[in-house]
Amino acid sequence: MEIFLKSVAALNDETRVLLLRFLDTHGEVCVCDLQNSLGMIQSRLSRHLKILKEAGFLRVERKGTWAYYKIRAPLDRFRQEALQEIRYLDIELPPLKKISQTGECSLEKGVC
Amino acid sequence: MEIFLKSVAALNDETRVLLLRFLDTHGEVCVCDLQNSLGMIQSRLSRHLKILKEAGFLRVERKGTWAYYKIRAPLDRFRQEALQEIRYLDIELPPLKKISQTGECSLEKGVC
DNA sequence: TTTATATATCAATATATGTTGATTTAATGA
DNA sequence: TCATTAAATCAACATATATTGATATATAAA
Repeated sequence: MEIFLKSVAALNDETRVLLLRFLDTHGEVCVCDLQNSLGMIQSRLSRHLKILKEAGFLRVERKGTWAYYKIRAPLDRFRQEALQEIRYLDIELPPLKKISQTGECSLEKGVC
Repeated sequence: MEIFLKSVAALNDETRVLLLRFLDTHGEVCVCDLQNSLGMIQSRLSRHLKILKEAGFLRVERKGTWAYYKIRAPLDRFRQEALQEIRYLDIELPPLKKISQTGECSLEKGVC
């Protein structure tokens, strides 16, 4: 019951559904790129990413100071079905704006 | 997004998961029998049954003063998968205590 | 070691949701 | 019509969850 409810609770938020869809579309993305692409503040993203990770939907890989999140593979049947459902949703998906690893701009400077 | 979140929100509660499992196991059950079987007060059941119904999981059929609830059929793919997941859960399921239609006892008298 | 940057966590607040008891609505039968 | 019973809804309260800004942690570079 606990694990099932944890998965369901993780899905029960518009922000997290958007995050799943975004990561499903763009693959591995770091938090700062999510900030830049989705226009959300860092603490908000960090919270939701943690919830999705602990519910078994996401994986993190650290590269230096960056934390790259992606959809966990393989997903179990129910989570896979949920993800499929999310693929069908009519969501206005913002484009990915990569600022990491380019060195051309930064969050601090606000340039990109 | 709205419809998906409504389904997910409906699943995001231990009481409602138990109700789905109970109705999946016992078929059509009226509110008073749910009260008696699950030891829940009527307003609580009514609230959760309404949420499950409006999320597309349940159907009601009225017979006189009784309201019989059952799992809606057919369910769409995602809801079907959710139900299947709920079937796997290790839940202590109380037995069905039918007081409706027998006339032998009533909620008021508290006998059964 | 100091500084800068990315991310995680915390504290305060606002909003949403669940529970309960009381009231209302609806159907049945005397 | 009046009384009875089942179910739905409402009001008050408690609990959970989301958002934000501030702070802490960690890595990398000067």
